[in-house]
Amino acid sequence: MPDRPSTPATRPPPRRASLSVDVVLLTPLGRRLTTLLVRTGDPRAKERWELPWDTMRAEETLEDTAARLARATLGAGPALIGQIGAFGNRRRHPSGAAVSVAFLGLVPAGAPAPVGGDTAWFPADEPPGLAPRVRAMLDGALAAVRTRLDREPIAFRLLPATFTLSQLQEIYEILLGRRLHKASFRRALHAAWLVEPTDEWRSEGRGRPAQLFRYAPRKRRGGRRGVRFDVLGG
Amino acid sequence: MPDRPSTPATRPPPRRASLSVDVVLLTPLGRRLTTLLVRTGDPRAKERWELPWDTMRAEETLEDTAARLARATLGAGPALIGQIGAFGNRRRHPSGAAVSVAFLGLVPAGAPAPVGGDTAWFPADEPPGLAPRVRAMLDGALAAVRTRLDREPIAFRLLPATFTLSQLQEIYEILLGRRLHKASFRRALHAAWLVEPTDEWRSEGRGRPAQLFRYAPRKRRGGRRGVRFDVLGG
DNA sequence: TCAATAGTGTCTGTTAGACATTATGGA
DNA sequence: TCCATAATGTCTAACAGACACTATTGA
Repeated sequence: MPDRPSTPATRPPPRRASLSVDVVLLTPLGRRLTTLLVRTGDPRAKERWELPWDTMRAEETLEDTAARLARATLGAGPALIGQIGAFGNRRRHPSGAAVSVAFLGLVPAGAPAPVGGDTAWFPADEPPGLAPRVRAMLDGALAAVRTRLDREPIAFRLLPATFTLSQLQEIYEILLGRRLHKASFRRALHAAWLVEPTDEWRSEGRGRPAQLFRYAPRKRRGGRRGVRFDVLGG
Repeated sequence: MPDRPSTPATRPPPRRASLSVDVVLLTPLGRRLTTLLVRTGDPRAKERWELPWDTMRAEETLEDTAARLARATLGAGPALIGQIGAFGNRRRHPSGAAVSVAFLGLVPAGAPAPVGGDTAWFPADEPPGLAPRVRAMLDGALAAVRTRLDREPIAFRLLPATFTLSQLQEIYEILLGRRLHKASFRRALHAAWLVEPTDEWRSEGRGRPAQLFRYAPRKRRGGRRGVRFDVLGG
């Protein structure tokens, strides 16, 4: 599928725009979440990075623009999870846009690294120099991932098609930022009918090989329980 | 504080704009959530309604614009809860804007009704004729309220400063769309240390008078429990 | 007095968290 | 063999949901 000649990685110096669309692409690497950043085209700023962004084209929706951006950046389109929000504070954006709309995309671990000279994955919680609004969009994406984690099956979008339960638990631990109890994790997973075992096993290093599972949601769990005033005091 | 002469209720016919800011104001009325709508200025459309909206002014942030809109619409500023998101699909908006950013504001029950001839509260789940994008923003606001209900103390923003526990439970039931168990609700509320009793009592109709409480969060609940894969299969 | 609503005590099934144990491979 | 990891069984404290009961007012 032919795309425009100028990819985000080699975009020309900043132009004026009233509204930009930015995508935050996340993938796990080791025990960290990493995000894809592009070196700023502006030669005046040294070692300045930004999110892949573009402006809307005629007849395009916001989602169209974000999907096109993700495709142009990573080749095959990653799973676009949704919109983070609009960022229109006084913090600057490389495009000069008054307002930027950020989207979140999740890339499975082990996907082909698209790293050219101007594109690289950085730890999402310790990004390099970013314009203030870009930093706000990245932080918003991380918050959105954690918020939606217990409501949508987004952890599975960060894993390959088959995975071990330890891998799945590690993803949850990365996203939640805390360790989970193995037995409880597997018990809750079993009760939710979200995965099914394959007949493959994988041996990594020393210990006993782990069975591979695939994401296969069967049904939603029975009745809701009552109101939990969990973090409500925040 | 002087405001612009043309309030949203009497705004001139639609002008072209590239980006609009809309506010969804919600308040409980009876056992329903209601939203504030403004009659469309466009004389061609008969009985067409829209959300209060405006465009950003120079040096204004998105939040500034939303707060100004809420103030101009309701007098004293209601509690603006946050942004719903950007809506830039092909669905039309009264402003003709390519993209609209929606904000959510919660108005305590019993607040002065600002109803002029061109402004009225409508049941949020059965609005009158709305442009498609406006309908999408309203639906997004309702979804956001339910999503954030167990994470943020938004139920209290729909109540006056003092309230009975039955009122509070009714708000939760309206927002969740289901009935709650009285004893469990109060037990969870007590454990969360979110309200404190006043020494006032209120008698409404027949039964025993109810004690009035006020919102007074003390601390957050102790340890989190593990992962709950609640609605995760969705 | 009855009806209606507020508020509380207690029982039970479920579950999160902890601990222990077995299983299975590599060094 | 020892060690590391996978996977599972069991116990306990906490909690949601249900029921029953008392308390207090107006009709």
